[in-house]
Amino acid sequence: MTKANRKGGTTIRELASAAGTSISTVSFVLNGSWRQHRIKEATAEHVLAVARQMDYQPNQRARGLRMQRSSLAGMIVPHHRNRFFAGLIESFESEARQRSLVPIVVSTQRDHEIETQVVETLVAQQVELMVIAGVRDPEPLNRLCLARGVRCVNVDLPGANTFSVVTDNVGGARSLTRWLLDGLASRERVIFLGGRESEYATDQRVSGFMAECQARSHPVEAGDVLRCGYSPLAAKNALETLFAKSDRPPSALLVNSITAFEGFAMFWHAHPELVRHVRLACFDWDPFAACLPLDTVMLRQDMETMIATCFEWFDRADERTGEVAVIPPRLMIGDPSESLLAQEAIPNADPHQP
Amino acid sequence: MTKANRKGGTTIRELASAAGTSISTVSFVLNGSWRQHRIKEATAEHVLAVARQMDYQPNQRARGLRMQRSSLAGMIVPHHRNRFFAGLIESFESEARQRSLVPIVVSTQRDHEIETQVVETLVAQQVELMVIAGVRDPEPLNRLCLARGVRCVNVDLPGANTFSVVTDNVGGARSLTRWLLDGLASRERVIFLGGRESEYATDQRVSGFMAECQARSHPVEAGDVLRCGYSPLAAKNALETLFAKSDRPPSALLVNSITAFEGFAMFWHAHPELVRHVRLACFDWDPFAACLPLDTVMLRQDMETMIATCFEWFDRADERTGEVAVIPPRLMIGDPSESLLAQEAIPNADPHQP
DNA sequence: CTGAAAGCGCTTACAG
DNA sequence: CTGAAAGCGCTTACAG
Repeated sequence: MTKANRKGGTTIRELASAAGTSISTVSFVLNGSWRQHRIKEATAEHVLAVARQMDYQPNQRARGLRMQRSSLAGMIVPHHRNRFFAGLIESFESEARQRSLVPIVVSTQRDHEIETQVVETLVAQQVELMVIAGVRDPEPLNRLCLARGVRCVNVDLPGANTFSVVTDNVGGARSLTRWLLDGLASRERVIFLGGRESEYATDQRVSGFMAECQARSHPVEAGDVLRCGYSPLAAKNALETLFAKSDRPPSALLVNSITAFEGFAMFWHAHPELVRHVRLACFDWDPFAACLPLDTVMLRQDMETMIATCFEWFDRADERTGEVAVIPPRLMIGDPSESLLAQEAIPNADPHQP
Repeated sequence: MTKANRKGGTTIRELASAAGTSISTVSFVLNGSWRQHRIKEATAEHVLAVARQMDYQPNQRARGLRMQRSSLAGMIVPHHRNRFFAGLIESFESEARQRSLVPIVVSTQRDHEIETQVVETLVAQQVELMVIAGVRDPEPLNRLCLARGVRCVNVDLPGANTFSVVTDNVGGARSLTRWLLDGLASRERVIFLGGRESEYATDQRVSGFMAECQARSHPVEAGDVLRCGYSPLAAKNALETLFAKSDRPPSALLVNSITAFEGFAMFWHAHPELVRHVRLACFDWDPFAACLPLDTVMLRQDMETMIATCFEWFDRADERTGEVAVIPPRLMIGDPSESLLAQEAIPNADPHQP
C-alpha cells in the first residue's frame, strides 16, 4: 500500500506489517521454505501478492551479511581491449550468472598497485570466488585471497599456490611454426617476435617454436627470437631495426600476441613492400587482423573452455594446489569470419606442469 | 595475535579485544574521526598497530548496511568486443575509482531479459549510480533504477526520463560524408551501410549523411541507404547483393559501426578486386581496421569525455531530466596507431535535443 | 577521554 | 501453523 521509502525501497518489516503477518513468515515465504514451516498456502499466496504489489526486493547486503555469503564473483583482467580478454570476461559472466552470482570484472592496467588494491577491495566485499587473469606475478594476489578464505584461480599466467588454467602455449606455438615452415627453404629466415624476457607464456611459446624448428631441422640463430615486449610500438620498432640492417630479411614471422601484431600492422602500413611476401603467424586472434590481405594464420585461445575449467574447479571442493590445466587453442586459417572459420585442432596438446 | 577466522578474516570485535579497548574506539580510530572524539594519540597508534598486525579489513557489507551506502558503481554494456565499449568501460572504471567506488560492469548481450535482470540485481546491491550504455530501449531500465532511488544516465542511446550522453551522430556523419564526397563526381554513387530501422543513432547518422549530400548537391537515391542491421554477416550479404545486381557499383561507402565494418572486411577478403578503389568511411574506430590497405577514414567516439560527462552529472545534484549531452567525436585519418593519429576536430558539433 | 547500546535489513533456530 | 528474539559486523548518537 505504502509508497517506497526515500531510499532503497521497501523493507521486510514494512512488507510484513502490510501483509498483517510476522517478519519470519514473510522471510520463509519469500525464500521458498514455507512448506517446511507448515505455513498456510493462503498466507503464502497473500504475502507473495503483497510483495509483488509493493515491488519488494530484498536488500542483498543485509541478506549477505546474515548468511555469510555475498553472491558476488570477482575477476581481474589487464584491460578490455582485445578479443582474448573480452572472451574470457563474457564466459566468466555467463558461468557466474548460471550460478546466481553477480559477476564483478575489473581491469587493472597491468599495474601491480592497482591489482593489489582491486583484489583487496573485492576480497573486502567477500566475493565467493576470484579469477585472476593475465597477471605477471599472481602469487601475492593469491595470498591476499587465501588469507581471507577466498578461492582463486589464475588464468593465462600460472602461480604456485593455487590452481591455474593456461593455453597450451608449447603446442600452439609448434602448430603455428609448423604452418610457417611448410614450403620454406632451410636458408630462409624465420623470426619470433614479441613477448617478455623471463615470462612464463613467452618462455613456453619460444620453446615450442624452437622445438618445431629443430624437428624440421630449420636453423634458428640467437638474433631470431625478438622478445621486444608486448606493446605495438616496441614491436614496430623491432621490425624497423630488423629490416633496416639485415642483409637477409625474414621470410616468416611468428608474432607473439595480438598487441605485438598491432605493431606489425603499423609497420606494414608504413612499408607495405617489405612484408608483402612474408608468411605470418600470430599467437592470438582478432577478426580484423584475420582480414588483412596477407598470408596469415592466427591462433584462437579457447577462452570458453578455460573459464569453464575454472568454474569446474570452484564447483568441486578439491585442492589441486600448484596444478596447471592446459587448454588447447585452435588454428584459424582462411575465412576471417569467426563462425565460418576453418578450424583445426592442435594435435597432441600434452598437459605439462611447470 | 590470533590467526584470521575460518571465514572473512578478523572482525572489529576481535580487534577491539586484542587491543584491549572498546569497539567504538577502534571504529573511531579506523575511520579517522578519533581526534574529534578526543581519543588519546597513544591509544590510536596502538589500535592501528594491532590492526595492521592482525591484517584487519573491515567487512564492507556490514559497513554499507549500517551507513546506507554500498560504495558500488554499476554499468551495463551490450558486450566487450569492440573498442567503443572497451573504452567506455575503462573510463568508467577510472572515474569510479577516483571516487572510491568499486566499478561493476556487466555485459547483457543486447538481450532485454538479461538487461532487466542485471539492472535489478545491481539495484538490489544498492549501487550508488548506474550507467546504461548501448541499450535500445533504456526507459524501463531507468524506471527500475529511479523506483529505488538509484541515479542513472544513458550513454549512446538516450531516454526521456533521465539525463543522457551521446556522440554527435549528425556532425560525425556529416564529417565522414564530407571526406567521402571530396573529389567524387556527382554521378558516382555513395552508399550508407548498416544500422537499424527506427533507431536513434542510425536515424541521426543517416540524417547527417543526407544533409551533407544535399549541401554538396550530391544525388542520393532510396536504395542508397542500406539499414541492414549491425551484424557482420548482414552487412556482408547486403554488399553481395549490392555489387551483384548493380550496373552502377558504388564509389564510396559510409559504414555505420565497426561490426558492420567487419562484414565489409569479410566481403573485401572474398572479393578484393570489387572494392579496391572504393572510398571508405566508418562511424567507429579499431586499430586493425585502420590498418587495412584501403582508402579509409574512421571516426573515434570520445569515450573519455562521454563518461566524464556522466560523472559530472552524478557529482552535481541537478536534475536535467530528458536532456541530452552531445559529445563531438574525432576523425581519424592516416597513421593507424592511436597515439600517433592525425586528429581533426569535428566542426560545429551543435547540441540538439530529441 | 572512552564504553554500552541501538540499529542497518535480513535469516533462522527456538518456543509455543 | 506462526511469532519473538538473537545475531551477522559494522557506525554513531548518547551517556558518563
